[in-house]
Amino acid sequence: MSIERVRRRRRTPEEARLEVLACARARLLAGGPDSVTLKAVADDLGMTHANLIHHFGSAEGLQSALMGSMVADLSNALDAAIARLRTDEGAPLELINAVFDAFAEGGAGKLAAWIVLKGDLTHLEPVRAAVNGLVEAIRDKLGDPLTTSPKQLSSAVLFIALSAFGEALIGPPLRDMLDQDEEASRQVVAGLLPYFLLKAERGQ
Amino acid sequence: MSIERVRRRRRTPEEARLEVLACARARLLAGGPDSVTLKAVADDLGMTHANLIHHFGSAEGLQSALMGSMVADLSNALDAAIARLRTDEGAPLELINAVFDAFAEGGAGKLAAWIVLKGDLTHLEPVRAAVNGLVEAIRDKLGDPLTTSPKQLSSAVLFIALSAFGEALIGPPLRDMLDQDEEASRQVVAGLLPYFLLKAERGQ
DNA sequence: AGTGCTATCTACATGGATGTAACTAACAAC
DNA sequence: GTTGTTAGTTACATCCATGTAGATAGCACT
Repeated sequence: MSIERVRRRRRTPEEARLEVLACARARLLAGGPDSVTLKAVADDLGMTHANLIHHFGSAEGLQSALMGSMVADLSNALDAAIARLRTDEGAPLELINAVFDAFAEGGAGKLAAWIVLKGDLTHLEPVRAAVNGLVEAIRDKLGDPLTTSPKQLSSAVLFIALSAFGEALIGPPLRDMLDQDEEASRQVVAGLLPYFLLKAERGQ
Repeated sequence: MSIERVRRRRRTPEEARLEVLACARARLLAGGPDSVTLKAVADDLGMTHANLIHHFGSAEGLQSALMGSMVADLSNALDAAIARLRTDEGAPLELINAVFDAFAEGGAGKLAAWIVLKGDLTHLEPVRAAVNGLVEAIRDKLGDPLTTSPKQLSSAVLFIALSAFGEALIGPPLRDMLDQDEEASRQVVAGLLPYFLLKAERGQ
């Protein structure tokens, strides 16, 4: 019998980056930042850690690329939610669901947790545009120009985003403590949104 | 000149644990989990890493003790906020401020981020009692038995806690994106709370 | 087939974090 | 003082993640 040497698989650089980032993301979400190691990711994909360094330059390069990729996905998801809101007949609950979904899908909670713990807030920068797009979309769709000020609109988005981040980060255990089901967070936020936009008090 | 050998400082085990945990917490908040290392903490305190192992058993033991300490501080702060609410004339804004302060003081945002990323959700267990105490306090102080159901009360606390966690985790950069000042988050929540408690819709 | 590029591998080097064993010295109790 | 306990030290061992250098092989193109 001949010595069956394992045949190498040669990917294009794009293929390699995509596979690696997908695997790294899965590891991050499942086991935290410490589990996304050059060796661990490489083993998952059947390659060597040296190859990851070849593609990403360094371990830090991989982490940075992963953050960038996940942040991009998050802001794309938010943009998609905004687009849906602009075209469809967007009831408030629709909007809230879209935003919460955007946060839940790509693991935005753990992503934000990771970024904050690392201290690299610059990686969040792409979210800024998406968040401000959300402000404008709500203004155009839901806001009554006579009763809602720009400041109110942006604080409404602040409120939605805080809740969505909170839910993505720690929603499950917190809802368990309070005996609330999986839909509770978004229902609460959706229920409060109209009250918020209608409220026209002293310009806080 | 005599060789001035550095005189050892001998602490009681309690003193040592307190000093070490304070230092470890500072490192966690400033530099993230990777910066709370046996050697780093020991160097900060002028001792050796072997001594930390003597007191905490292992690196993991130190981390676990740190989590426990921070979670205890958080639930104590929540308990204090509840006590204040029960005695004082607790306007909603007072309550919200107390809760947000409780989350802000001990670095609850980064604590939660760390716990979630590590996956050790059991460490959050002491928070359960504090959170449920908050539900009862709100019921006794603010809830109208005729219009607010128990489910509503606990979802109100869910809403407050989600926002407070969100603010503690990612409030500063998010408020910066939306051009909102430091008080915005708690003002939004405080402003919405009355609407929430008064609302008596189909039992969601 | 032959050739060039480079994705991928092998093998090794390095540093840092953790852990262990034995010793040293501060402090309390007698 | 003497002594016992143990906080604290020194010195070493080990493991693992990262990084480097050179060799190998898949694939596109001629």
